[in-house]
Amino acid sequence: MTERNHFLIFPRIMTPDSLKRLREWFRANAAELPWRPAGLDAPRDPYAVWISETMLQQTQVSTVRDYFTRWMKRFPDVEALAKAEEAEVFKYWQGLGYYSRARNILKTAKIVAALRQAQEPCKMPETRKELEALPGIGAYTAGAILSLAYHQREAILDGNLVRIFSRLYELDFLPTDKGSANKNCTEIYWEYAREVADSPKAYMHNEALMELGRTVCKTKSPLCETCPLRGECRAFQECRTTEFPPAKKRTEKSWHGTVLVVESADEKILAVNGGQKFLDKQLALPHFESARHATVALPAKAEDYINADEVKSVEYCGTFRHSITVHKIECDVLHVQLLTKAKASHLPTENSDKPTAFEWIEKAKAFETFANSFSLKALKKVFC
DNA sequence: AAATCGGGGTG
DNA sequence: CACCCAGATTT
Repeated sequence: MTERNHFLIFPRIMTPDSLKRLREWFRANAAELPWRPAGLDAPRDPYAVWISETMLQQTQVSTVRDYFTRWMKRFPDVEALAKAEEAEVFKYWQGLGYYSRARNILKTAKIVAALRQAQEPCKMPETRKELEALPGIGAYTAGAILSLAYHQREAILDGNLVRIFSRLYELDFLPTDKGSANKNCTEIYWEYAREVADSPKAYMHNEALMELGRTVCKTKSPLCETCPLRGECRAFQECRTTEFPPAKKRTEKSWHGTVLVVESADEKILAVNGGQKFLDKQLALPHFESARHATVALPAKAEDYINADEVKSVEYCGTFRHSITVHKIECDVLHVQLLTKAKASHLPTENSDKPTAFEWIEKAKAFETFANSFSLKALKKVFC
């Protein structure tokens, strides 16, 4: 048995013929999207490709649409973005989630801007190696920039292509599964992706497959009767589309905690950046794990954030639910009012094992300062 | 290889 | 409420 046997058993499906039908389907059905303004054959702006593809990670097209348009208006190119403050970048990202993506985008913009030659505009790198070395750019995004913007014969592999390949070839495993025989599961999928990209029309094949996966080869109730590839799709022919790709198992975790809305005598709110269970590395309200219904007294853990002898009052303001990936969070909200004005002495000294920054925010500006809905929900419990 | 990271939309 | 969605990074 060789590592090639997979391809010997399964004959080639993405033939020049089927790829041609894919392209014709795409020309006839391509949606109008803000990141494909100049026709399907025009090379894209690499910066726009980078931003849109990053926004589209784990976020649906319909949601990204408006975010992308707003973003490009404020940060039209790498240079404009590189000069921005992280807080403002977060505001333009607010609601998309996965804030590390926004942080990495800014990091990469600064790196690319620093590479700029004198008098020349900033330009995204043009090789896979250079792109993948940048923060937030992995194999998928690098392939998207290289093919869609530079029209190189580079492959991409995202959830849409995985679903299509799994059904076309009845692949009963996911790229993330453990390797079998001599072949890594990821590599099998990438080989199919490279086959499709081995063409001067790679840019269109890649985008057409993503569009096909989004609008036709959907996870639930795929529209096989309109699919240009139904003639060679094994899962369709055997009426087994619902079996592919195999479902991935995920473990859910429930977590109960307390979030503090600490208000100083001069009406400022304590915010923390770093060292927390959730929303690490971004400005959020202080929170910690606690038992249910344990909010009658101020938990000892809260002394990490405030000095107990400066507390004027502690009020329980309710409980809210919030989901962060697999975590189902239930969080009690405490409104802690202090006798003293905001000052550095309120900050902890020896409790933090991770780098932690603290900030006092004007109460009136609190709602526009936090970029995550976890903190916003807690504020709402107290002030709304 | 597995865990982690958010929020909005949909049925 | 459960599930889905154009992945990357860390452990």
